[in-house]
Amino acid sequence: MFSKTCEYAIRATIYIASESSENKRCGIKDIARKIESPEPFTGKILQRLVKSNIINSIKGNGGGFEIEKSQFKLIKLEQIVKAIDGNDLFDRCALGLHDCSDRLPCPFHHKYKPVRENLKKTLKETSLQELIDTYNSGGTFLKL
Amino acid sequence: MFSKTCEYAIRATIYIASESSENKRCGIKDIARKIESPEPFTGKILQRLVKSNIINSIKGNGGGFEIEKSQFKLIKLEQIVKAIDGNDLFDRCALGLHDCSDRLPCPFHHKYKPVRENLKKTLKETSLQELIDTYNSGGTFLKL
DNA sequence: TTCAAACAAGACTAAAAAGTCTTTTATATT
DNA sequence: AATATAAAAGACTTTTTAGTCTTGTTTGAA
Repeated sequence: MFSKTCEYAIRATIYIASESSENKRCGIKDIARKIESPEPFTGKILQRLVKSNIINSIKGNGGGFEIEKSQFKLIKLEQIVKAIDGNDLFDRCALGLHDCSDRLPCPFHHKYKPVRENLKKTLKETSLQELIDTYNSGGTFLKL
Repeated sequence: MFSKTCEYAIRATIYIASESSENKRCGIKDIARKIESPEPFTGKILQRLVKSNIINSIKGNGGGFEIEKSQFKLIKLEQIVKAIDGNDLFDRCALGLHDCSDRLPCPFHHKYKPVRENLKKTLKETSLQELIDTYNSGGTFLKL
């Protein structure tokens, strides 16, 4: 479904938001440990999230990553997935045809479309706030 | 969603079934041309479909690939996807956690589950027969 | 102002997926 | 039996994704 890079990105974003909800910044080392991801690779992914304006980074002593609390409800899973994996999941034909559409459909198109719409809707409607709520209350987890 | 290998596999299976519905066998060259896939790679994929008992192969002069018409309704998209891509799409956690479950869920679990169930249901219920029906009648296409 | 903490950037390496090539095996036809 | 046709098998190459390493830049605090 998502690439591994995207999986790490989502887990990292949730952890950063969870820390930010307590007004704490977190560093790469801390994040990598908490979400059990390879540290240098996690750094790379965080850079991309910063460039996509999903998280903020503060350099230097006392720095780290954070997300403004006011953004929690506005940031949707959709944004993270698009920032890391691009639009393939949202618009690629299930059978790989370039011009598959309602007008010129592949044999699976009509059956696949509602599934994809369902997925898109879910990604569009799921906010970072919802994700951290269950995490902060200890009902969900981020470790392997 | 599916790997490119799996996309080719599904397209190839549909084409073979479509030919078989007219009692015609088809060879690798023919298949690769009709579904616009790389010929040697297509050969590899067909081998895997044969081993998974989804298609039959007949070696030698006059040989090729075919599917018994009686199988069209019994072969489901699910089988092809599992044969080529394995079970990841069916049971992997969206965030990559190993032990994600209803009891020990990741933060996205409860929202993702219905999406995945919807996908699984669709793959389980879509038969090769349905796929070739629209293709044979010219309403759907297999080319890029 | 120097030092250490922390992220940024880019080159590099490893592993997996995608794709190719060559040789072998099977079989129908002549 | 010889030949041509067609798939099987396995080694090989290329591309993409995943992951590492080194060097540079920023910044707060002693």
